Order: sequence, then structure tokens, then C-alpha cells
Amino acid sequence: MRYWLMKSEPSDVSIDDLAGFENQTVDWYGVRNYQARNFMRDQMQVGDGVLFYHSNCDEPGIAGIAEVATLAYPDRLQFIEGHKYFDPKATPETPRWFNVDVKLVRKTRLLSLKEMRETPELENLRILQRGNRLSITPVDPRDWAFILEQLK
DNA sequence: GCCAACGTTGGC
DNA sequence: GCCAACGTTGGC
Repeated sequence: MRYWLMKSEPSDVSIDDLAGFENQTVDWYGVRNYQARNFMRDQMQVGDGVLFYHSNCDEPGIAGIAEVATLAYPDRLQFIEGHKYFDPKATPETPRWFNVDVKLVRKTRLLSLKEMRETPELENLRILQRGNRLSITPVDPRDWAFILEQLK
């Protein structure tokens, strides 16, 4: 059992969008970074905890709790010619990009990036490190427990 | 394998 | 819209 922070732009998929989806689940499409892909493909297990983070928006921060709902499988968008996420080097036989499904557990209050930065207990959180851009990062179990406490 | 040029991310 | 930080590409 591991814990993750996963960024989503709310203009693409927000926590409220997720709540409205069938089974409150979304396929985590569009990851085109090898490190983030490897986390999904090689490490994620069904039931892993997810902090659902709103990025590139007015109020960046953690907006809800979710969980990994499937093992990783090929991202279907890599095969769709003309699509933003099309990858000409990927084939169904040798897919390059993978995604898991993510299911909502519950929407929470917004734990803003600002508040996280002001919380000394969270200083080691990957998302707060300088220059961090990875859209998927592991979360230490103690950080997970601390954050869940803040979101009660 | 090096590294300059370019593209992307994402907070501000 | 700016731009720092980082990742990728491709010539050599």
C-alpha cells in the first residue's frame, strides 16, 4: 500500500468533475513523462491512496481523497492519430504510455498550496520542493496521515 | 555521450 | 503573461 499525489488541472478534470463521472472514476490519461508513467506502471496497486491536487488554477491545492482503482494499462489516447496525446512511436503491440483508473473517495476542503507551504510538518513533501513539476509523486505515509488529519 | 535549443509545467 | 526549472530532442 502506497500513497500518491496526483495533479490535475481543474479546467480538464476537477474534483467535482470526478464526482460526477460514472463510478466516480476517471482514467488518468495524458501522462507523457517517463517518471510519472513508471510510478503508475511499476508501483501503483489497487487501493493505493491518492491526494487529488488541483494545479495550474486560481487556487492550487489538495481538493480531495481518491484511490487507485485499477492496475496500469495502455493509455488509449496514444493511438488516436491527430489527438493531442497521440504518440507516433507507440503501437498497440508496444505501447509507450500507461494509466491507472482513479476513483473518488471523498471531496475535502481545499488544502491550499499556500497553507501547505506554511505548515512546517509538510516541509518534505515532494510537491513543495523547489522546481518540482512531476504530475505524480509518492507521498510518505506519515505525510499522508498528517494531511488526512488536516482534511477531517 | 554531450549539450544547445527547444518545449512544457505551473506558480505567481 | 512571465519566467524559473526541468525534460526531451537531435546534431555531432
